[in-house]
Amino acid sequence: MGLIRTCLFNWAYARHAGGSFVFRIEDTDQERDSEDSYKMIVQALKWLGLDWDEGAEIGGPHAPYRQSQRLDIYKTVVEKLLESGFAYKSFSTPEEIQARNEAAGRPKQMGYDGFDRNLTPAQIEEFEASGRKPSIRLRMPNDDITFTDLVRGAVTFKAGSIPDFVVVRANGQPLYTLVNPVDDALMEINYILRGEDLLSSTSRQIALYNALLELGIAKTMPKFGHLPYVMGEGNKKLSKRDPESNLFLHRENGMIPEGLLNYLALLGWSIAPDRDVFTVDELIKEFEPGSVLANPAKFDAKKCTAINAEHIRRLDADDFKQRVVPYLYGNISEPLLELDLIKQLQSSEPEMPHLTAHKPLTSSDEYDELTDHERRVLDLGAPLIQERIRLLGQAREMLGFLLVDSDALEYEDDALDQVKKISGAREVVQKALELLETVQQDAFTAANLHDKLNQLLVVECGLKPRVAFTPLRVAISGRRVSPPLFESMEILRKLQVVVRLKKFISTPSLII
RNA sequence: GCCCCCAUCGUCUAGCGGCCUAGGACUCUGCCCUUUCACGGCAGCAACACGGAUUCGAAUUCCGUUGGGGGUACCA
Repeated sequence: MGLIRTCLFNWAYARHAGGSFVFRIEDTDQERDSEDSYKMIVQALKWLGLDWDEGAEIGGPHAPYRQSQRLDIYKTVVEKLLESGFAYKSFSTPEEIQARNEAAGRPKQMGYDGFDRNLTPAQIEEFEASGRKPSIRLRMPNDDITFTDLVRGAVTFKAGSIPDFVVVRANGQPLYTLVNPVDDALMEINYILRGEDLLSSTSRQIALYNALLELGIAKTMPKFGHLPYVMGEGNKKLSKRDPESNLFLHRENGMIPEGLLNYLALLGWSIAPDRDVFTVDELIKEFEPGSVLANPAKFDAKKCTAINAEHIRRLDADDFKQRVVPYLYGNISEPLLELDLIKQLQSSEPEMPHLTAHKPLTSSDEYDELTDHERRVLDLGAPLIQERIRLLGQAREMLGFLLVDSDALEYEDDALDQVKKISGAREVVQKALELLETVQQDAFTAANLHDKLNQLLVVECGLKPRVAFTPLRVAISGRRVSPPLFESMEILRKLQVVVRLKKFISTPSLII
C-alpha cells in the first residue's frame, strides 16, 4: 500500500504538472529480484490505471529501463568517477573496518573510517597484487549537505556525519546507491517522490549527484520529496507480509481502483477541509507535493472500505454490473494468480461464500459467457445491491441465493434465529404461498406482489410488516440480509418462489 | 554512539498568530426513515504530548523534554 501511495503521488504530480511519469525497475540485487515480482508490479499498476509515459514494457528515449540491463552504462560512469577522484578503490573488508574501530576505541556502531581514502598508487598495486578485489567508495565532501525537501522543507546533514559509502561491490556489482542517482541523471528525472526511509540516504545521493553534475553526466539536481510511511497495526510500517498491504487481496475482496486510490491519497494529503471522496481527475487537478503531510498515517481498513462504498455507488449502473461479474462466484482468478508469489501472499484464503458455486469464472469481462439465468439475475439484481454493498465481493452474498438451485438453498443461522422470534412464521408463509399460487407469472412483478401480499398479511391479517415479511425473506433467500423482498421474488419468478416457500414450510428443522 | 525525520479526537485530517468554547470524515452510540440490510437524515462521545520563550494574544513561531520512526550495510 505504501508503494502504491508513493506511485500514485508521483503519477498524480506528473499528470498535474504535465510532465512524464517514468517507470524504472531497480533490480540490481540478484538475490532478491525475481521475474514474478516484476510481473506483479506491472499487473498492479495496470489494474490501478497508473499508466506511465516511458519505462519498462513500453520503452522510451532512455531505454532500457531495467537496471539489470544497464550494467555497461554504470561501468562507464564508475570509471569516470574513479578517474576524477570522486570515488576511490577501497580494500577494507567490513571485518577490518570494525577491528580498526574497536582498536581505536570508537563505538562499534561507527561506520567506515576512511582508511583507503588516500592510498598511494603503490599501495593500491600491492593490494591488487595480493589478489584483493576493491569495492569502490564515494568520497564524501567535508561540508554540510542541505536540500529542500518537497514535503519537509530544508533538511541539513552535518558535515562528517556520513562515511564514504560503497557504490560498487568488490565483485563488480553496482549498488542502488550508485545506480539510482545515475539513472535519475541520465533519464533527466527532475522530481522524485519516495518513501521517508530514503531520507537519510539522500545526503549520500546528493553528494554523488554533485559529482555527476561536475562530470557533466547530470544536468540538474532533482527535487526530492519524502513521503511519510503508511503504518499497520501496532505502530509499525505496513510490511509486505501484512494482508492489508496486499493489493491483490484487496482486489479479491472487491475494492475497486477508484476507491483504493482515493483512500490512499487521503493518507497524508487532503483535497479540501470538508471533503474526502474524489476522483483521480480531481486528485490530478489539485495535487502538489508541497501539501503532503510529513507525519506517518495508519492504514484504516474500515475507512478504506467506506470510501470504496462511495465509489461503488457512484459507478454507472452498467459499469457496476460488469464489474460484479467476476465476483459472482467468489473467484476472480487471472493468469497472474497462478504465480507462486501471489499464492504465497494469499495464503490466508478469503472465506468462501455459503452458496454452492457451479462454475468458476476466469476473468473480469465474461458477462457474455454467463447463462441466460445468470445474466437475468445480474441485470435485475445489480441495481438492487449497488447501494447495499461496500465491496464487490459482497455481491455474491447478496445475489447468491438467486443463482443457487432451490434444493441447494441453505438457511443461515442468524436468519433462522430471526424467524424463530416470530410466532406463526410457518402460517405466514403458508398464507403467502396460497396467495402466490393464484398469481399468474406475467403478473409476478414486484409492485403487484407488494400490493397483494401487503393487502393479505398486513391489512387483512393485521400483522406488522416485520412479522409478515421476515419469514418470507428467509424462505426465499435463506438470509437475514438480502436485496428487497418483492424484487427478489420477481427475479426468482413464480415457480421458484413457490418451490422455496414449500421447502420452507416442509423443512423439519424449522420448528416454529 | 552519531545523523536525520515526525508529534491535533481511537483512526485519517482541517487549521498556516486572533474567525478555535478546535471544523470535517471513518469508527462507535442513540434516534428518525424503513419488509431485512443498506442508503439518507438528525444527535452524541472524542484531540492540540509536556515544559519554557516570543507576543496584547499561540494548536499555529522559537528552544528544550518526552515519545515514536528511519539511517549509520559490499539491501533497496
